[in-house]
Amino acid sequence: MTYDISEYDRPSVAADIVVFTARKTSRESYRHLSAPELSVLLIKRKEPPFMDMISLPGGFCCREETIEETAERKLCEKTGVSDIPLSLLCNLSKFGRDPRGWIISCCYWTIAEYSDTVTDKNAQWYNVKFEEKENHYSLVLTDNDGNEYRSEVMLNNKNELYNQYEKAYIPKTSLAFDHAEIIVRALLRLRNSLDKPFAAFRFLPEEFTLTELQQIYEMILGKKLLMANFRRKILQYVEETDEIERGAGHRPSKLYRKKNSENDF
Amino acid sequence: MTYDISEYDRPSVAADIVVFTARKTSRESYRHLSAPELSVLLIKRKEPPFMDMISLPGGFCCREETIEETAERKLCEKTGVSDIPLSLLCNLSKFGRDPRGWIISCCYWTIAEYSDTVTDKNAQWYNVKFEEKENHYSLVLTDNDGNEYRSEVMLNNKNELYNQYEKAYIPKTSLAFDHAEIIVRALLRLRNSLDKPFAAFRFLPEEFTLTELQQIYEMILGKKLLMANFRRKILQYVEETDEIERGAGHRPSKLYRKKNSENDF
DNA sequence: GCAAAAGTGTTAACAGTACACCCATGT
DNA sequence: ACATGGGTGTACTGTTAACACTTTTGC
Repeated sequence: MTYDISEYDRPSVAADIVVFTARKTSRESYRHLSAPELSVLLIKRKEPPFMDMISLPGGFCCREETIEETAERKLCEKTGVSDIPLSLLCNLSKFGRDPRGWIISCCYWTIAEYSDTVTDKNAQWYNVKFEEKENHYSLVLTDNDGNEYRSEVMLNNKNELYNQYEKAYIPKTSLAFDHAEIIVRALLRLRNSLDKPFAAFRFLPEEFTLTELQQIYEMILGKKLLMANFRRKILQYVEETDEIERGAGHRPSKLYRKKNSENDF
Repeated sequence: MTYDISEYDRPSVAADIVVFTARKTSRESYRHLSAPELSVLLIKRKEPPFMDMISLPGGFCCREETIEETAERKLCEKTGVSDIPLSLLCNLSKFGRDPRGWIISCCYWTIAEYSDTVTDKNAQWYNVKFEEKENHYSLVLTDNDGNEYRSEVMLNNKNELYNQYEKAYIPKTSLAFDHAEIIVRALLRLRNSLDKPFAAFRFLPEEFTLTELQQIYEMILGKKLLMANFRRKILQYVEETDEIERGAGHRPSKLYRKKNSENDF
């Protein structure tokens, strides 16, 4: 009964990464604040399968690296971003999910502070609109030219996510493979991570105003929060700096930084 | 740049499963309740590598199944237990973790109601003693004959778990491969899952007393809870039945069942 | 001055903690 | 009767939610 690894068929193993960031919209006037918009990093595919469709960044694993290291390296190649912690999201392994053959995807998610330094010319940040409908999730991605990519992802009776059109090699979503499903899973995970503010911090620079932090929460939860209550709740996790943010047509605000704690993420 | 899956080296992919259960200890007297003990399902290996050591149940993936299906099937083969939801725990993929070659492990964890029907003669429930020390975790497993298997698992500075002896093919823990590390990760996950009682329910039959449920909490958290407070907190998740449990030398207790809710796990 | 956002204070409802007390049972 | 666990009440404390109010700025 000894397992001889050469005897059996083996899958290719890929790592796919969902990277979120927050991009500021332009200000309405000198008075108004700009709201951040949730964005996700996607690649326009330039090779088959799913040529010219958008997909998550990722790549195939090799024995010199762990899966996480492959994911980190691929992410760095596309965006120049490194040294950010990845969290495991799910493994997708249904045969047929990739027309090239038996390919398992290990999916990770993370948050990066926004910067324009996307180093791959086919990579780009897409704005995310996400809504929970009666019996499915609706996902709308918008590129920098305003093109919209819509996907619907449904829940089955086991409360697992599946792609409505999973039997087809070419999905009716606007994303390659089962990547719409992966993004929806990541969005749900992101929402659930907000009971502690450690994920929210990662959208922002070292120093930030409490309003900026609150806007991150509002962006992810899709609803307004009351300032007074938000401040009280969050104060235990942050500390004041000596800095002040000026320049808007209203009272300037103190800058805060996250308090050191043993267990950030 | 098209990926030809035959061109690259591919790993073997295995699924390993951490199954927890609660076994009742014998009663001290007719008056006393019996406390449950946390146990985990392990297999005595009868083939190399790590012959005669204990290891998690698991098996290799094939293209006819998803990884989760492989895990469910293997679990059913060893224990007869089926239809229990598995949760993804981690992927371990460091080259060298398995002396047979490049083998990735996708690790899942779950909870089963206790029964003696372990169908594989080398499979057995092991009692778990788990302690957080200064800079590592200490794990002691005890088999039905009272033999103890001790392992120490450490934390590195990135707050990830790693095996103290990871460079050696034959670990100095009493478990095969990196399975001590996997069990520790599952124990931590189990502890963190208790803010809602859905995991705790799965240790118990359909109908249970609130004291039994509280004992599950105490078993996992490793500390006593106050009955009055526990009852108040848990009441929102359970409903009374008409049944009563009798037979002990004290006031009989009502049986409860979990309340139906949309999102159990 | 004014609009916008920064920031504080107050209240009531609610949840969590600790502890005291009574109830029902098998031997 | 009595030890043991089942079960309730209560007083205290901390957290959350809603809303009213004051402060500070750029134009």
